[in-house]
Amino acid sequence: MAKLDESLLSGLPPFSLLGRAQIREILDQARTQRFDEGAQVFCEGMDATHFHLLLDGYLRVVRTTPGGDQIIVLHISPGQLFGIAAALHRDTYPATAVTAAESIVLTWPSHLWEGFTSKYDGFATETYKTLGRRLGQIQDTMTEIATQAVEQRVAAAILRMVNQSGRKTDAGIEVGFPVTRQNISDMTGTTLHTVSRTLSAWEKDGIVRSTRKHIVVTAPHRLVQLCGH
DNA sequence: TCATTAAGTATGC
DNA sequence: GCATACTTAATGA
Repeated sequence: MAKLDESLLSGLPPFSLLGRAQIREILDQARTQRFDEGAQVFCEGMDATHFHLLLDGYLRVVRTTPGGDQIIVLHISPGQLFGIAAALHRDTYPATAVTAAESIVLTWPSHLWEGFTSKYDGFATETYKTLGRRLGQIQDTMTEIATQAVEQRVAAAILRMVNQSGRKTDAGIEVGFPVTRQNISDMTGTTLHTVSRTLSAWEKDGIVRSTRKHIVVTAPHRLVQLCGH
């Protein structure tokens, strides 16, 4: 594989304070991997041998309940570190990471983590910020599931995806990776049938337009109204 | 209000 | 043409 350019990392928060030489150093210790849509980068319970950064694509972080159904905990966007709770404390991964779209991932052995946090300025603090944001987001979702009606939860989930990955189209703003009704039900604690009915109703109301695995939000303000924030 | 069952259509490799 | 994605109606907790 060809050498990666320093510019790939230079803009990203964990590395923003670093010079070219340091970024070169970090890149030279990384392995690059491409994953097809739907592939697992690591699996819940596996030995946490590596930590990762998503260069391109999108990931779902998934936990499987004892009952066997899966819930989508959060999504990872390009430029974000993941599989890092492992590098901090745990010896196994607490969740499974599945690619939502074809993805490029940088990977480092976990034993480098200590050195990264002590050696590279800003790396540790930015990582804590990321973890804090994710924890906050998970808590928001938990609160929604406990207190909000299904329609509001689905609205919030779609808004979250759009905020994280939205791309403009002529019709509106589109979720930047493939999503199924089933995926949305796994984020909101409902069934794919209810999600399907909800989206159909919104489509009639002109709030969204959707085709298989693609959702375009045509009236974002109305979705915001629906979830009541 | 929503899950479940069931029975269908649409879509894309 | 088959698996997967999606839709809709009916029923009942």
